[in-house]
Order: sequence, then structure tokens, then C-alpha cells
Amino acid sequence: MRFSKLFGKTLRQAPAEAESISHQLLVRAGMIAQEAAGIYSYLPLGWRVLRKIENVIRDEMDKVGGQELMLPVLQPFELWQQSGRDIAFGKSLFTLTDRKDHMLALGPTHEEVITDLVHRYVQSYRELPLLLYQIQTKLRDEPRPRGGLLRVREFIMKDLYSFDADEAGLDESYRKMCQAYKNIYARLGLPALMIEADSGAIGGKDSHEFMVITEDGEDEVIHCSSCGYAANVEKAQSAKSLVSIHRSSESSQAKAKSMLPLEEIATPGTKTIEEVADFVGVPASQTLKAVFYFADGEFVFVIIRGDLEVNETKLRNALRCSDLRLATEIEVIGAGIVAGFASPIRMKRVKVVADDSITLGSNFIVGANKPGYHFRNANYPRDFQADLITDIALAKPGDSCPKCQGKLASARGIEVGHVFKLGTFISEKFEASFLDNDGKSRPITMGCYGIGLGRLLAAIVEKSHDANGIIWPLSVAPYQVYICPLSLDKPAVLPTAEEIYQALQREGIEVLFDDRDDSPGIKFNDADLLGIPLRLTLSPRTLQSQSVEAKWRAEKKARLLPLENLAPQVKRLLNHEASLNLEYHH
RNA sequence: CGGGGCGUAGCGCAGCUGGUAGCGCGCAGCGUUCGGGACGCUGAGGUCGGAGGUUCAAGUCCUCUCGCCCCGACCA
Repeated sequence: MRFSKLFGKTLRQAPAEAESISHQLLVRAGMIAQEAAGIYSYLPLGWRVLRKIENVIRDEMDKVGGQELMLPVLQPFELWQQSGRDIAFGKSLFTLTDRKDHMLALGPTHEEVITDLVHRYVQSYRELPLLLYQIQTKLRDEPRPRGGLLRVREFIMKDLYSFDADEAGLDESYRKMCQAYKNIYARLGLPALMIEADSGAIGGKDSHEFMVITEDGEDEVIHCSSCGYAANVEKAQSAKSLVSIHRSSESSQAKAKSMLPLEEIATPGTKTIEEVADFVGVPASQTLKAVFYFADGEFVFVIIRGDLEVNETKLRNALRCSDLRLATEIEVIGAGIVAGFASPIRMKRVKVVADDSITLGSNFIVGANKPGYHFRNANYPRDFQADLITDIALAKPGDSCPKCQGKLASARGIEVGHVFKLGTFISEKFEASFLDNDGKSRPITMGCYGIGLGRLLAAIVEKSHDANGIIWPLSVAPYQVYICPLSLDKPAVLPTAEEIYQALQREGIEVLFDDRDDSPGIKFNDADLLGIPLRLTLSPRTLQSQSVEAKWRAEKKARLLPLENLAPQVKRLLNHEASLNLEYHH
């Protein structure tokens, strides 16, 4: 490609709205252009990168036996009603009506369509397992697109669905897919961490996300440096026992003995946990905190140890509700609760959900549901009950690791892949079943596996750039070589560059030829901004010694290559680099 | 949906207490330059996001509206 003919323009300054590094660099390099919030065009350079990423993914999917197909973007709305996910997706689902007033959804994902399809084709266990995938545009009306390509409303995604006869089969498909994902990230030069993830209120049992740790990421990852435990904060656990060894070895009888009689104490003007704890003279972990929610319209009293925070994702899952919001103070009062002195002990009957932390301690301070009063020595279950006791606490940096008691830390990450064990939830809704070898009908066990291509592209830029621009790994670079002739008006420069351009292309090398009559500064800066891996510079100076200068984008130093037989030399350099990368990753 | 910010030339911005729009980059032409964003001269490009209002007069003041960005809520 001749630079002078390339559609797209490099910018010295990024648009003001570009905040994240990847957004700035991709726009400045002329790779993407914004159309509306969360809607982008890929310009020729960006599209070349995207197609390369796509081919790496396709290659790895095919290697594990995936079969590529193409499902429709327009989906009958009935399919979403059938799975019940029209409600779960809510407003994120783009819908429209056709000329006959028939409602259609623009596919945000394709479990419904593919399960409906598989249900019509698969009858026997002999046809399983099955791995079907597509690489296609997805549409989601995200409440808040952000960060350039990091979160958008229209994006290209590879989604694969696995269909197995049983859990064991699913486990095997899941394992294969995780390995394939790791291969993909390795080939793209992307350090991705596999972490435990939340699978949502109607998801299956296991779910993992692949995270690239970077400041511009929008997810929070909680991880332990001593044992490698890592999870999305939505899912992460932390050890809640404050004096773990002592307390876990304590018998329940000893605990019962240590319970003191419940006692009402005056705590005037103490509304917050800090005020109460200070007033009474105990740590926050010796108090109980009450928080109030509406879950699908039902008032819920949530109780948790005073030093912990509620993890709303966990709470939503525990309640199996789709809509969860904090109750307003007026609603709390309306439920007969004395705000600031709320108590599970002295109140009218409402649903109570407790964090399991309340079972780990004893003799807590808790509200008395009476203005200006708290109880001392509240103990579960002696003094109050709960409808549900489970882990609903938010893990925080500094907490103890649930696996090894090491210290947890927090980091920001970009989710570059998400895999789920769906189980039979969706196949049952669509009656996607098969006959096993005993002639019995059983639902197909499903898994789904997604990678967003644009986000992957952005993540690569986030992780691989310097002050001058992008540094593409060879595997996805829009071009492999950048030919940079200087002083075009001097004899031999342009004709020689032209010859090299032709010769490299004959070797099958992808070349961007900077044939513009511009100053060296402009050319070098653009070459750096675009991030083409190998730059070949020729000028009257290098031609004097019958050579060109070769420089890797990622390196400082350059070397001279003789003009004689240049193309095979460049080919060898590129092959060597490619093999180094593979070795490094495997 | 809550909070904050911003819409003036392709991009980055200036334009105060109202007086009829400017700078840098980029773009076009000519000339001089040519190893890390060179220089001179000439030139093209704007219904100041939109609608309504106040005023002799609105980019500037008022009302409404649309769009974009950030934080949060939300998020298979």
C-alpha cells in the first residue's frame, strides 16, 4: 500500500473526548473513527488489524473442532420470551417492528437462536459433542459506552456454543475452550489472566473471565499474590474470620458459652456504624450493619457485619432477582424501621438476608429499632433469624485471601473474554434434547464462550505502546514492513524504494510504502504512531553504502542491510521474529 | 437514570461586561528545504449543535431541545 493513497489521516492531536490511551492512539493513527456514542467505523488500517485478530481466533477455534456458521442479526422476539431473557436483558436489547408489526430483536448474543437451531437438528448422543461458532456483529444498547472501543453498542464478537451430552462432556469442552483462549491471547502478545467470574442470576455454575490488567480497564479484579487466587470483584470472596485460626477451631459449645445476655443500651445520636462503634468503644467488626433494598419490588432487610460492604451482584444472585436497588429512607421508615437504629431483633416481619459473617462472631452491637438505642450482645440465631444466610460481602484490597490467608490486592482490568458453563437452562426452554444410548431423552448441556474483537484490539494497544505510538505485535500488525525513503528528490532514492516495495511484495510481505514527499520528521513520527513492526529507511546516506537501515518498532537500535537480495533478508528477519514470539509464548 | 463537563473550520482551541468570528495544526498552489512533526508567500474552508425568546443588535443573555465525554448506577 502506498501511504499517499491510504484512506485515513494521522492526527497530531487526539480528539478531546478520547480519554483512554487506546482510544487516543487508534484515532490518531487513523484506524477508527467515531460515528455516535459507542459506534465506530474501522478505517482501512484498523480493519486490517481486526481481520488479523479474527483469523487468529478462527484458527484456534477450528483447531479444537469448532465449526463456523453464521446466525442472523435479526431475531424473532418470541425467542427471547421463550428463554425469559427478554426481561433479563431489559433495555439493553435493541428491538424493532417489521412492516407487519412483528417484533424483532437485534442480536446482543445468540444462545436463543442457536439453541433453537440445534433443537431442530440434533437428535442423538452420536451427534454430540458439538462446537459451533460465528464471528459477527452484536448489538447492545449499553447504558454507558466508554473508552473508545472498550465498551461499545455495536461490536464484532466471536461467540462459540458447546453442546454436550452431560456435565463431564461440558467440562471437557470448557477445558478445551479455555486452552484455545489462552493460545489466542499468547499469539496476540496479550498477557491475559483467567479469573473467576460471576455468571449472573440465570447463568450456569462456572464462569471465568480473561482479564488484561491495565489502568484504563473498567472491571475490578481482586487477586492474591501469594497463591494466585483471582476473581472479578463481583464474585471475589475474602476470608471474614478476624482471628481465623482461633475462631475456626472454637467449638460451637464454647461459642455458646461466650454468649452474653442481650442488653439494650442508650446510644444517643449515633447513626453511622463508625459513630456507634466509637460511642460503645468496639471495632466496627463487632457491630452489625443493616442495609435495605427493593428486589423485584419486594422490600429486603440485609444484615452484614459492620466492617463489611454489601456486594450487590452477590445479593442479586442470592435473591434470584433481576432488579435490585437501594430503598429510600422514606421506604425504610414506611416498612416500620427506625432509620439509623434498624434492627433485625425488634421489627415487623420482612425478608431478611444475612451475610455469613454474622455467624462468625458473637455479642454484636446492633440497632434496637428505637431512636437512640442499640442492643449489646446480639447473637445469631439466639436473638434474631434470617431467611437466607450466604456470602454477600464485597471483597476489598487488604482483606485476607479465602484460599491461603495472604493479602488480597485490587487491580483494574479489561475483560477480553468470558466463558460460561450454561448447563441445561436454555436447552430445556427450547426442548433441545437428545436420546442417550439407553434411548432416554435428555437435555443438551451447554456452554458459551465469547471474545470481543474490537475490545481485544484496544487491549493490545493499551498494553503495547510507547510515547510515540502503537507497537503492534507482528501477528496482527496492519503491515509488516514500513518503507521510509528520505529526500525523494535526490537521485536513486525513489526508484530504489519502488524496487524494494515491489520485491518485498513478491516475497509475500505486507508493505506500507511511505511515498509521500514529506520531511523525515513527519515520516518517522507516522511510522512510530502506526506501529508497523519493521521500518526500512533509505536515503542518499544509506544508498552510498548500498544499504538500507532496518529498525524494529519496539527497539531503539537500527542495523544496515545490504541492498543486494534485500527481500529474502527481510523475509528471514520477519520469520525469525515470528518464531521468537511463538517460543516466548509457548 | 443520578452527578459533573463540553458543543465555534477536518483536529486542537481563543473569543471579557452583547456591536456581526479569529489562532495553531491540517488542506490547495508556488518556491526554498530534506535523518525525528522545516520555512516563506498566496489561498480555500464557519447558517458559532438545533429551535424559540429578550434586544436596534446574540457565538456571547434567557428558555427548551439534541448530541458528545467523564464519574456513578447498570452490564451474559
